Amino acid sequence: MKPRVSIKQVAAKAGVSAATVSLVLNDKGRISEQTQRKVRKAAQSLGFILNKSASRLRSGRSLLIGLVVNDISNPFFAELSSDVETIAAEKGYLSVMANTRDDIERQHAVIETMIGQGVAGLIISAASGSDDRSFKLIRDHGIPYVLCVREIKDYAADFIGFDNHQAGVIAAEHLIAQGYRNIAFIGGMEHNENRRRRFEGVSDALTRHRLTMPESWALSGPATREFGAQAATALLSHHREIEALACFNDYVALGAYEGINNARLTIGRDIGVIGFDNVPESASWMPPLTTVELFPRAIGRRAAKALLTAIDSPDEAPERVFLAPTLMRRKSC
Amino acid sequence: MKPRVSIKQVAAKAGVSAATVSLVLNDKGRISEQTQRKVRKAAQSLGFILNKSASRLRSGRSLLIGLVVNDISNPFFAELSSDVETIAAEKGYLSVMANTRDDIERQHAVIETMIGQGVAGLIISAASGSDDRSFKLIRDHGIPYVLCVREIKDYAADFIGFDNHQAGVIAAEHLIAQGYRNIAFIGGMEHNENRRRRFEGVSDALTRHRLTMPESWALSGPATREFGAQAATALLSHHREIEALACFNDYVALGAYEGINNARLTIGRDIGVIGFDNVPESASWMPPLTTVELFPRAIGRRAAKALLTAIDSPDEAPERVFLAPTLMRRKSC
DNA sequence: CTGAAAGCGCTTACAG
DNA sequence: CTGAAAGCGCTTACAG
Repeated sequence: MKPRVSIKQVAAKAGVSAATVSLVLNDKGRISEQTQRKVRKAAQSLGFILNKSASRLRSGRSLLIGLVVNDISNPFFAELSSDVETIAAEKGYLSVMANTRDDIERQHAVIETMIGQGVAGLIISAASGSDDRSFKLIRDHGIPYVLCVREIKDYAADFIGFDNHQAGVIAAEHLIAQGYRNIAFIGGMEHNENRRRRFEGVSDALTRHRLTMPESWALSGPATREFGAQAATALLSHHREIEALACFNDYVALGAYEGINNARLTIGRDIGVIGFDNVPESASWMPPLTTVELFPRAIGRRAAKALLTAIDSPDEAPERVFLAPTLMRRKSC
Repeated sequence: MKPRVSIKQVAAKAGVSAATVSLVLNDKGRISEQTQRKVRKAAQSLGFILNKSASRLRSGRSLLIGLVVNDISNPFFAELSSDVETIAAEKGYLSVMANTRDDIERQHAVIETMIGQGVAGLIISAASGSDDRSFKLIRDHGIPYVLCVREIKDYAADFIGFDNHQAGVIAAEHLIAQGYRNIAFIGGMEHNENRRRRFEGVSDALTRHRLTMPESWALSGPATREFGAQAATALLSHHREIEALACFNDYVALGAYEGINNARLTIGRDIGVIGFDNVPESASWMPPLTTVELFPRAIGRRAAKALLTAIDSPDEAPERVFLAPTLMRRKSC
């Protein structure tokens, strides 16, 4: 194993002091062009990589940001994280990502680990049922954080999410405009704030048109394809009068497709389906899914920017940002 | 901002020395039960979190592992990373993930950053066209790494991937057994090793059955839905005799569905389609896709274990592991 | 079983 | 424009 190369060997090779090397590498102080060249050349030729642990320890500054999500294997978060990463990288930050699997204990552990690793800030899509414990921990360590996607009662941090109520209204208004009257809602856990808002949006639009949805037509459950299939099947076998299914997200809608096909009904003709998210594949399903588009990349971008701002100016008042959803008209209703 | 709490305040509060606190927190040395309790209580009550930068700097050991992937927004890698993360977490490691977007320069930068952050090891799905430069950098720093998914000529590291040749054989044998004779292959970049192997597997199976595929029936291109649609359309308009499409992955197959539908042919009856991967949604497409299942989670798990082993025993000979693919029979052929 | 002391690789006032 | 020196928060051999 070769000896680690530190700032000292670079200094020796360049014939300057360690302090000068540090100054050059951080573009600080006024170092002459000539010395800079010598130092950079020496660093290059030795394959020197700055030890960030030492740098962080000494300066108290860090170029690490943590992204904590509740489901890393959901493409929605994959897209979101991809944009966080891009924005962060532009400013020289490395983003580290961890998955809580929607488990509060794991979330707490993950946050603690990240603080220990010295993150400069955190972006968090909170696990369901998060209380203030983890966030207090972050605040106590003086670390800025921004919440995203899942709104929780925390007015100390920025929040970047969607206008879910508006999304619900858009979905319902579209179904109503297409002539559907008997509309059901499936998917999403009952205590999920996003589900609650979407559902309320749908209800409000219905009310505005003097329509109602019987309670038994709203089936809450996991936001999965499996649940969508199951819920659609159950609903269609008991309530033949249902004309359209508003589904908590596109995967639930895809499951609903299965249930509808099994009931030998034709999607878009016998029964309408609408989703939320607009995952890329939904354009290729048969029939292509009409859905309310949400923008994970935009969330990722806004959240990253908000965090970088919070890191640079810790005293700005937190803001709550709700991105507008958009209707993506296709063939399922 | 509250004063940072360090091992010293914990020591003061517990009435012991900093050394003792360190020993307790790391479960080292023989510290009396009583002292341990005092220390832990003090740490707890002060909300102490060990500064990993300092610990890493001093001990040279780190509990960080880096995962470098070429496309973070591909669900395949989302699943893979999810399992890496789980295995790593079991041993107390935090995994950090970064995306190279299949760009060698970015890959180099990302690896350099990760080394600077002090990772204990790296898991890498290499960007296309990777040369040895980045890997040499890793080796020079004495850091263990394992390669996955994309095989490259590097015999210094473990490799965990799929048996792509076998996957190709399975796909072709299935198509042939179903009575298809005129088989085309679409998708995947020409220089992509996985594509080359899958294609060879298909060719070999064909040859074994005294069949051939004209060169013009093999269309290489991005592994995307868009390309799949485009390739299927092109192929079907020029070569009506084609009976089945072997697609580089499920997304390409989904695109092929579109092309086939546009050509007013019926998938599974007029023309067969087979994919690779078995992404979760492919079961719900119309018709459900027959595909060769690969196992990203298994790759993630094996790679993480291999890396942890390499970290603990740096001198073991590297191994190359090829996981077996499996046929998932559905309705598309 | 526990403490005093050295040192990991940086950064940063300070002096010149 | 550059260097000498202190110190960030830990860990660890050594002594007792």
